[in-house]
Amino acid sequence: MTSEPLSRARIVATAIDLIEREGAEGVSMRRIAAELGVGVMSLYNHVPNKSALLDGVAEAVLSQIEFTDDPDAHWTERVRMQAHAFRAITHHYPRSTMLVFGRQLHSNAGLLPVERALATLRGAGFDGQQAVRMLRMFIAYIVGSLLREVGVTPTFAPVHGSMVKAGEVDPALFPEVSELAPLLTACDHEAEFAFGLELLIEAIAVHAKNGGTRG
Amino acid sequence: MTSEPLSRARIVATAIDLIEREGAEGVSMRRIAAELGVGVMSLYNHVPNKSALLDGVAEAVLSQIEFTDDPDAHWTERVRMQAHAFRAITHHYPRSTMLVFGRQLHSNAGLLPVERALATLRGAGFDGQQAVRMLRMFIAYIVGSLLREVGVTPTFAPVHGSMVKAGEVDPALFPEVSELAPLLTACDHEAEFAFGLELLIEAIAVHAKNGGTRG
DNA sequence: GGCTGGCACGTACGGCGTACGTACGTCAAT
DNA sequence: ATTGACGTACGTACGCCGTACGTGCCAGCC
Repeated sequence: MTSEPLSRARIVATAIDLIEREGAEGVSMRRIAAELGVGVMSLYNHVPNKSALLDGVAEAVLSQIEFTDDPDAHWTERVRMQAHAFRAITHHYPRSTMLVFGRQLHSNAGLLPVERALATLRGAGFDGQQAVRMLRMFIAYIVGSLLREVGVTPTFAPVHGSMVKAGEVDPALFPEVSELAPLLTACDHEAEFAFGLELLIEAIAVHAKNGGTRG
Repeated sequence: MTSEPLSRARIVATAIDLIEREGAEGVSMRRIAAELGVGVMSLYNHVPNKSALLDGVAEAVLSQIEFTDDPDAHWTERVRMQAHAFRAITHHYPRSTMLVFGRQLHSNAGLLPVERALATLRGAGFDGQQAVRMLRMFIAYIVGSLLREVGVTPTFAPVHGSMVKAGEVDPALFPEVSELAPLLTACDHEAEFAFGLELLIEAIAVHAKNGGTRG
């Protein structure tokens, strides 16, 4: 039946599929094996343990980021594109992404985005120290944003009411939250992401002019 | 022996203690019960299930943020202080914090920081929509930063080499990463956090002048 | 043909969350 | 004082989990 032979790649792919379909908590070696029509222990011929398998998931997700970098574009535009490319992959694999954020990488899979970003920033005139700082800041913002976007739907719950459900907050204790409840519950993720990104780019563009570039 | 009676608060406190000592993965109902010198099922008289217990942990951690707000200070200074207060708690409970970031709140425990921040921002002259956007951006940056800071030491490993261990990166494939490896591996978290925070504050201060405030 | 090495598989162990039944203390109504 | 209801602590048991270990099969090489 299962013509294709078992392999690490097939196992990882199945794991990703399972995670996206049923959530990170639902993934288990037994479930994956069943999905592949295979005995549980057969997996261990290709993967040392579950943790390594999840590392593989992270690696696979990260390596699928599609950069369409335009070397001729202004560096601000290139930063924008890289940020959105990163965001796109997390929307393609939302639940796997959460997993990626929760564990640190032990492979070089995450290095390509870093390389690209550093090259872009140094091309903008920042020195090494500055570029690294800027990169860290961008990553922090992007990861934080995506954590909110994706975390808001841990079970893909249609109602994302979170805690500030209308009328459930005491206006005496939390006047601002209470008043702004409609704005807090509604969120155009795309717009919010872009807003912060632009602010960040503006902010560092000032620094680029003030001494980052030398020409 | 255990004079004090079992209670939700005691269970949550023990869970936090356990998480900080042995990591989030090491926490289990059985371990908590053993820690308390109590049968496993006794816990269920005070907590409906493990997930709710972890919600309690998140709530407890969040509610321990110490705000020392100064109403007379400039709003930029107040934002700074709130951000650092948030950061402080995550350093006090690093492993529990990771847990907080990984699950969304179902209680009002996280509302006080939000209320404070919104009040500060609106005091700066931003309207509701703007304040909410700014807040979201700050939270994204702060959470992203702290995720990096804390995630770097999941086992409190003394070596935090991560992936860019010196000489382990191919300079031909990743020239920037390779060249900047020393800067990438070393990280003064405090300084990096402050750097990005200042940049963000500067950025929104410009917007405040441009139309946020009306006086 | 026989040997060797890799792969699929079954069994088994210890640990997990928790449903369920039980025993015991306290307190209210009788 | 007796009884009954109730809350709490506890033990047992079930169905999951990750995975150590041993067994059998089959391909490729001598």
